[in-house]
Amino acid sequence: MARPPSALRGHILDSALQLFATQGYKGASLHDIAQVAGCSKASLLYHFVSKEAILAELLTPAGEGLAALDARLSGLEGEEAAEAAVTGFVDLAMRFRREVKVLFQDIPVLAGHPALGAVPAVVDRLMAAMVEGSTEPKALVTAYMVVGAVAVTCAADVPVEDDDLRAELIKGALRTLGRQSR
Amino acid sequence: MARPPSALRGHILDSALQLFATQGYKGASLHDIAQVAGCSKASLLYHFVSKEAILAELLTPAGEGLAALDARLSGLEGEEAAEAAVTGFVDLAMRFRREVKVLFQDIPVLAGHPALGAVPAVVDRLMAAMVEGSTEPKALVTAYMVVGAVAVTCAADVPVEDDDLRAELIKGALRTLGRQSR
DNA sequence: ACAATAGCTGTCCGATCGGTCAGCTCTGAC
DNA sequence: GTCAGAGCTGACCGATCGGACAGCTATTGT
Repeated sequence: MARPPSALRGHILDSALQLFATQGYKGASLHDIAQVAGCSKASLLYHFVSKEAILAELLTPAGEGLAALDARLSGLEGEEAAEAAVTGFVDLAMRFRREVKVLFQDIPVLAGHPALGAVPAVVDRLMAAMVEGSTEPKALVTAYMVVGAVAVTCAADVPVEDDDLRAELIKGALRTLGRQSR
Repeated sequence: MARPPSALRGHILDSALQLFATQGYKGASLHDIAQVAGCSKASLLYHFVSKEAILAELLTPAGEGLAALDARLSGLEGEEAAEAAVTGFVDLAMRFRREVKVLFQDIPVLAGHPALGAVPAVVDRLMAAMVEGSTEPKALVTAYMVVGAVAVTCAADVPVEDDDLRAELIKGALRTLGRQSR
């Protein structure tokens, strides 16, 4: 039969993401991943140098998306920055729902990854953009709330259509920040 | 020297909670816990029948607190129920911040526990109380947001005094739900 | 003085973990 | 036809996991 460059590699990533999201990084063994992917454990380590490498490659797109959002925000100020931060973060979390689920499950494992090392700083700047305008120090709490609300709701299996979920998240987030949505 | 009924047992629980919150349940080995507690691994299994038993005992108070909140809410309706749900949940999350952190790290491990089996149903009723009054189906999303916002913010290390954090959480949560705090 | 017992530990165990390696199979180039 | 190499695997490895168990120590009741 024909031999494509390797369809298995993609299946491995899919299987790993699914298992990491449901069982956590430590909870999903290479054996489990191989079983779901329909190949041998040794095959995983042929395509990836280690288990951590699978995780890193899995989370890289989300990390890049976050970095891109950060860059996009750097040119904005005030009301405009806050709104862009909210909508941008909601869109990002919607796009990477399963990745967000993984992030929650094994935070310490992810802290040291080169692909994700910048995440905390970027999230800090995201929150700063959200509270842009309000000078009171306690506004930081509402920014935490928005990040948590969006992340958890996206990671959860809310019985709502994606478009409705997105709209509701943005509306709710802006309301949390004390801003009325346009 | 004097022999109190067992001060070590408490130290073990403290150490385990600390490690579970930072490393996750699977990430914290019995060896690690024993090291932090300053005793042998075998000693852990003298005081507790298994590693899972430590986790169960650790999370039981939080589970009971949630059940108590559920009972307290059952007699309320409308605006009163919504406000009580928000303040009650915020207080609960503030009281059990480290436990919430653990919850996020290894959700699948906790799902089957007898001490916590009722948690999903209780949280569902909590969210129902929060959206009490608003009939639109999408209000469920905002309830998810509030739960996520409060949980994540409590679990995080926000540089804000506890009293201020509590007040800000309640205010933000009510604003998220579209209600103005009194 | 002497059992009895609670508290605690060193040591061992089978299972499972992530990872290595020699080698098999099949394809495409020549 | 044959050779090189990509894709994949079974078998194996040391480390570590949660847990079992016999036994040590020191207090307590009598």
